[in-house]
Amino acid sequence: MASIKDVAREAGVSTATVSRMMANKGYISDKARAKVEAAVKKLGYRPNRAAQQLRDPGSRIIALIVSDIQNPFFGELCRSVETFAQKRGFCVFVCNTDEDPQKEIHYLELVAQEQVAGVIISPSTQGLKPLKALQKQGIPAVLVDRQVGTDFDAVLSDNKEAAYRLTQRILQGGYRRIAGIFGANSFTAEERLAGFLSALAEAGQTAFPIRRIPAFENEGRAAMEQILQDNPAPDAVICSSALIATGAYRAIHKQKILIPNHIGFACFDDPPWATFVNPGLTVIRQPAALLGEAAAELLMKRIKDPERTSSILRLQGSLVERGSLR
Amino acid sequence: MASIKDVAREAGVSTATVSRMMANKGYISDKARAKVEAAVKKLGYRPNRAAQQLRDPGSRIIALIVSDIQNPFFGELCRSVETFAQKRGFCVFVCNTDEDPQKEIHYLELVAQEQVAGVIISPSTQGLKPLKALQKQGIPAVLVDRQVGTDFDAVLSDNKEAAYRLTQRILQGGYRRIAGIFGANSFTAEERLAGFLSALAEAGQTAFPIRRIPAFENEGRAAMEQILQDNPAPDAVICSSALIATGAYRAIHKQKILIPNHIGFACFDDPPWATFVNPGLTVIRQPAALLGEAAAELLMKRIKDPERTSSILRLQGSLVERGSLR
DNA sequence: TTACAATATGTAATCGTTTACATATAATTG
DNA sequence: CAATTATATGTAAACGATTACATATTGTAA
Repeated sequence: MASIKDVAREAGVSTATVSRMMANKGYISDKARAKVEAAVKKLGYRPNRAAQQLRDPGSRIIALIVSDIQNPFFGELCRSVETFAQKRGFCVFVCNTDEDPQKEIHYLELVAQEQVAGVIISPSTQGLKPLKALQKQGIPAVLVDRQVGTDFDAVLSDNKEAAYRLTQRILQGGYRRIAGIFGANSFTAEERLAGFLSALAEAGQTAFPIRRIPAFENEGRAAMEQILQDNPAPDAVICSSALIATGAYRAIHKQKILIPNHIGFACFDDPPWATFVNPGLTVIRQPAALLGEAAAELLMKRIKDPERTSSILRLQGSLVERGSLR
Repeated sequence: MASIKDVAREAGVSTATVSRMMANKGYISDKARAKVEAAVKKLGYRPNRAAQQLRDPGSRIIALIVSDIQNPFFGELCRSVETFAQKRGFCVFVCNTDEDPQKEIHYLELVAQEQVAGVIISPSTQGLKPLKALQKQGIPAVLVDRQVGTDFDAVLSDNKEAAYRLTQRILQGGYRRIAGIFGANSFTAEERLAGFLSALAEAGQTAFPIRRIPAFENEGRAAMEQILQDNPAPDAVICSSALIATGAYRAIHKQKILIPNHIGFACFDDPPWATFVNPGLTVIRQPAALLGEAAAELLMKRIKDPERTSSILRLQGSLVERGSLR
C-alpha cells in the first residue's frame, strides 16, 4: 500500500502538501493540486485510517448494538437508524448480541477500541458498568427500546401506556377473564405487564392467572396450551411479544377455538403473519422506525454537545385493529 | 485516556515491559508483572487500537455486507455467520446496503480502511472493481447468495436446481398453465427462472406468460391481479421471492380463489406467514444458516491461506410441502 | 573460575498521518 | 517603494504501540 510519503515523492512535494490537499485544508496552488492528484491516482493512494485515528481520534461510524438481529422490530430499527445516520454523513455498524451479556460486553469494548463516534444500544442486561466505561472514554451512548439506569439518553416505546390502552380495548370487547403471557426477565415485558395490571385494576377486575415465560415460540405455545385447560377457561389472552404470540396463536388454532368469539386475542409487536390469519391480529405496533430515527438524532446531538443533559423519549405505539378482538 | 507511557511511569518500568506484559510475550519477572498489572488496573489502561493497527495491521473483525437487513433470509444468515465467527474468535460488523450500489461501495471502502480481516458480502451490483480493490489491499472477500465474476470464493444456493425441482413438483400436481412472477435485475431470480424454464421445456410445456418485476410486495400483487385476468387463466403460479409471493398471495386471497384446487401456489424463501395460511405454503426453503456457516468457514480458510484457489459452493435448498400444491 | 546460556529489562526506531511553525514568494496597500 | 498581507510550501514533532537490538543480571556447566 502506498503511503503519503510515496505520493509526496511521486508528486515532488512534501507530505504536508499532500495531506492538505487530501483534506482540502489551507492553501494549495493549482499546479501542486494537479501533481498530487495525478500521483494519488497513479499509486492508488488511500490514507491509512489507523494513522489518521492515531493523530486525531474520532470517526464517522456509529455502532448499533442490538439484542436480536432476526427480530423484525430490530430490522426496522436498523434500517431507520441507518437512513438517518447516512443523511448526517455517518455509517452504521450493526452488532448482534443474541441477548448474551458476554457478547454485549465484548462488542462494547470492541467499538470503544475502534473509537466509534457513538453507540446506540438495546441493552440485554441491567449492568451499567460497561456503559459507564464507554462514557469515560468519551463515547456517547443512546439506549433504545430498553432502559438501564437513568443517566443515559434513551428512546423507548411507551410500553405501559400502550398495554393500558390495549387492555382497555380488550375490556371494551366484553372480555372478563383475560389471561396474560408475558416474557420473563425482560424490560419491555415488565412495563407492559404493569400497564396491563393497571388497566385491569382500574376496571375492578382481578388479574386472571398470568404466565411469565422465556420469550420463545415454543414456550408461548406450551403456556397457551396449559392456560386453555384452566377452569374456568379464559375468554381472552394478551401476549407480550411477537414470538410468544406466534406460539400462543398456534395453540389456539390447533384446538379450533374461534377468534374473536370464543377467545379474544391481542399482542404486542406486529408479527409478519398478523394480516394473514383470519381475522387479522389486533396488536400494538411498535414505532420502530420512529425509535430508530429519534435515537440517531439524539446521538448526533450528543456527539455535537457532550454536555447536554440527558433526555428520555417515550414514543407511542399504535393500536392496530384487525378483528381478533370482539 | 491513559497511554502505555503513563502505565510504564506508574509501574516504574519501560514501555517495552508493559507492552510485553499486555501481549504475554517474552520474559517478564513476577515482580514486574505485578507492578504493571496494578498500574494497568489503577489507570484503567486499555491499549489504543489505532496505534496497534498502525504498527502491525490486521484485526479480528469481519464485515458482513448485506443488501437488505430486514429480509429474514439475511437475518438468519447474519446470525449463523456470527455464531461461527465467534467460535474462531472473530467479531462481526454488519453493514446494510439497502440494495444501493453507492452504499455498497462506500461500505467496502470503509471496511477496507478499518482493515478488517475479511468481508462476506451479498453484492447488489455486478461491479467487480470495488471487490478487486479490496483484494489488492489484501483483504479477502467471500460472496454469499449472489455471485459476481468467478474469481472470488462464493457460497450460493443452488437456485436453478431448486427451481427445477419445484417446477417438477408443480407439474406433478397436474398443473399445466403455470405462471411465473420473477424479480427483475436479480441474480437469484435469473437463476431460478432458468431452472423453471428448463423443467418446463423438459416436460414439453410452453412457458405460460412470465412477469419480471421489481421484487416488492405491491408489484407482486399488481402482477398477480393482472395474471388472474388472463384468458385462459393460469392454474398455478410460482414466485421467485418471499416479497413477491406475499403480494401475489394477497391478490389470490382477495378474489377468494381456492388454493390448491383452483390455483396452485409455490414460491422461494420461506415467508414467516407460510405456516399461518390455509393450506400452508409449499416453498423452497433456502439454507440460510448453512450458507452463513459455509461462508464464514471459507473466509477463515482464506484468511489463513490467501493463496488457495477460490472455491464456489452450491448448497441445496429444501422443498417444504405444506399443501398449496395439489 | 570461566564461559555460555537463559532470563529480564531498557533504548530507540518505526508505522502513516496531521499540523504548528518557519519560511518563501506573490499580491496589495499607503 | 517599503510595508504589509495573502498565498504556498516545507520541516519536524507529535499520536501510542511494538520490537529488534543492546545491555544487565542470573543460573549452570565445564
